[in-house]
Amino acid sequence: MPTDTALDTDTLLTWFAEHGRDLPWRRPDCTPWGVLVSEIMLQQTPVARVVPLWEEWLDRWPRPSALAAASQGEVLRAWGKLGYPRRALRLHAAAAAIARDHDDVVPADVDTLLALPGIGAYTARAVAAFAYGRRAPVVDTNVRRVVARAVHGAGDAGRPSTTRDMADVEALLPAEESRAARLSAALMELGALVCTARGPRCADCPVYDSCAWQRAGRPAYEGPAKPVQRYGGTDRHVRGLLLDVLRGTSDPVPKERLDVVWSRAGQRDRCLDSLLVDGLVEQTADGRFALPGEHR
DNA sequence: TAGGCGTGGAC
DNA sequence: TGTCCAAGCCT
Repeated sequence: MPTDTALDTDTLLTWFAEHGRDLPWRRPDCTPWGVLVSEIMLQQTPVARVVPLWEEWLDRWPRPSALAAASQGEVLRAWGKLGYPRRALRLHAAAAAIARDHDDVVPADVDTLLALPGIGAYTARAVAAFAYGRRAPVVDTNVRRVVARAVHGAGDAGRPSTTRDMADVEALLPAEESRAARLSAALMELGALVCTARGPRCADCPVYDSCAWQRAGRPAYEGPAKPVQRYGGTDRHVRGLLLDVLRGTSDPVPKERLDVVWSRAGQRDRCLDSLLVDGLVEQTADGRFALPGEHR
């Protein structure tokens, strides 16, 4: 007789059909392009902050070629304070590649998606699954946590290993394509709504009865401590302050306008240099600074 | 592969 | 307040 119970994926699918959120990029009329934009925006960013910006972007740039026709500066300004603005530049570049090389149609093939800028192991499979109904292991932080608990009986996921993590999820996926795609969404949704990092709501969990973490008595996480991400006073902080100045003006600004945002000159200059290197800022012929692509 | 890369809300 | 966290990617 079996010593453990396989995760009840049928029940999870039923729960998702009833309790999954009605997010705009999940609606039947959403295009693959809409799904791709949502996935990039959602990287390390909460759903609530993405929704309004996603609506704005899809209205303004309904196809990859439309975004590709915009300047980098326009795109960065439209990205606003969503965070990690290099994502906007990479999405812009991906849109140009899709328009040029793929007839303005977002690819459905994982390897083709992986070749595009800003699209990694997670996003490529998320687009294949959610935009095209493909069977692909979609592994994000939610899924890693759900698998760690419900399958392995651990308190949380350890350090990521793309190969091992995808194999874990692959083993859970049903054979049928669209069903597998829905299970991937359901695993993520369970992690986002129920099997959360802090304060998991096990009493509301659809797979409580087949959860290995429950059977193990809900042991605490025992792996290596996760590194703390500081922000205040870091280069990321200063880069954010510098970019905020440039987003707020239509004309190039002299360096003095940037110098006032941070008192430590060495760090300030290093950050401005790194923004230039990253292509997030450009210098005009007369030495002023601006978002890229608008003042050549 | 470990660390850099924005931002703001929740507790 | 400070800490943790949020659908990762790139080097």
